Amino acid sequence: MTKDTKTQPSGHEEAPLRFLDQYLPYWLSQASYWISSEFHREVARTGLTFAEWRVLACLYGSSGETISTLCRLALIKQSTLSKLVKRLEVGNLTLRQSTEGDRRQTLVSLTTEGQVRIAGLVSKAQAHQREILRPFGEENSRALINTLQELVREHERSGLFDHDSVRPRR
Amino acid sequence: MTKDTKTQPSGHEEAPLRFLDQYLPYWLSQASYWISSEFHREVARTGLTFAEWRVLACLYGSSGETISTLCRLALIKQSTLSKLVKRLEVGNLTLRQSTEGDRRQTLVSLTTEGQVRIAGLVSKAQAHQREILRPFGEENSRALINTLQELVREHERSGLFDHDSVRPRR
DNA sequence: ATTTTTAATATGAAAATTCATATGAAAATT
DNA sequence: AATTTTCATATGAATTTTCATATTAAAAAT
Repeated sequence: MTKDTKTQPSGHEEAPLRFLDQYLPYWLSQASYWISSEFHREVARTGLTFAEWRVLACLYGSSGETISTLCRLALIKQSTLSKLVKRLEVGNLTLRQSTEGDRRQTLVSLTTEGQVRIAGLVSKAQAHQREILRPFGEENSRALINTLQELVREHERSGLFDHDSVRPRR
Repeated sequence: MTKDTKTQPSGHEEAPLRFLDQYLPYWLSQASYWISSEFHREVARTGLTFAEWRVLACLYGSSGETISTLCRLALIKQSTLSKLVKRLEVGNLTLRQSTEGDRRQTLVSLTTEGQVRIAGLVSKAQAHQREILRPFGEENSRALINTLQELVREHERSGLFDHDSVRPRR
């Protein structure tokens, strides 16, 4: 933060070059955070929380998703999501049905009101993305998204979703 | 424009190309999430939470950071961070002093125990990153990090940190 | 066909986060 | 030099998230 725009360790400078400055996960979360933050304001204007927006966005254009699929898409833990969906349902934005095939599953989908409510935001989200990517040009933008997709494909599998196997402290 | 790289459909056929599939913030959060998830397990093994790891990593190699700087670095809200730091302090991992210059500020730094505790994880984090980036090669890896840094530089400013100006619902 | 194991979701109690605001200190204004 | 405004951090109450586990159903094993 204190140093100029240089990114290359270029040799033996004085600049302490923190561990973080070259740490990919750090920059991924920073980029993710700041980009989302901007849109966060747009979302808040509609009276939705950001997590709610995410879930609704995942349902947009879908005829219904199970709770566990939504967990992966929206990166929300199952127990959290169950409660969030309940709130959405109370607000009449989503609908809950069980599937025919597997009656353990819950299929969540948008109500008409939910669709209306979210459609405008989706357009704004797309416009926002065009705005963000404009300085990078078509080519680089595609490259960025592709790289991210590759990263995810590579690692999605290895990281089991809920960190259930991980023992927390105490 | 060939999309041989097309992503996993969520379960349905005819791949209707969901909004999400081309949405940069979605892929940023997915990439950030899965990459971090892997390391999450490593962190949990040491008895630290992920947020604690982040804060400690930010302090690593630093002689002390203010609460508000840590907020930006670790992407944690101020009130949350104040409490988290208190917990770290109780666990004797960090130290709290006030600065000479500005007595409003709190300078947080690692205790010796904290340094020891975090040093191993930092090495592992770096190894993990090399692992992640290996398939992409030097060139692409640098490009990715550079792009992310540019994104952040571009947007960090516009998104005020705490979403204080944003009115939540109800 | 039972029994056992695994899977999907829900839920209560505990923990962490968030909002709103308080406190104390520096900066700016008068 | 008071006074007002802004800034950095802390904190209580309310909300949300998490962990642990319950519940119900499918799948696998016996």
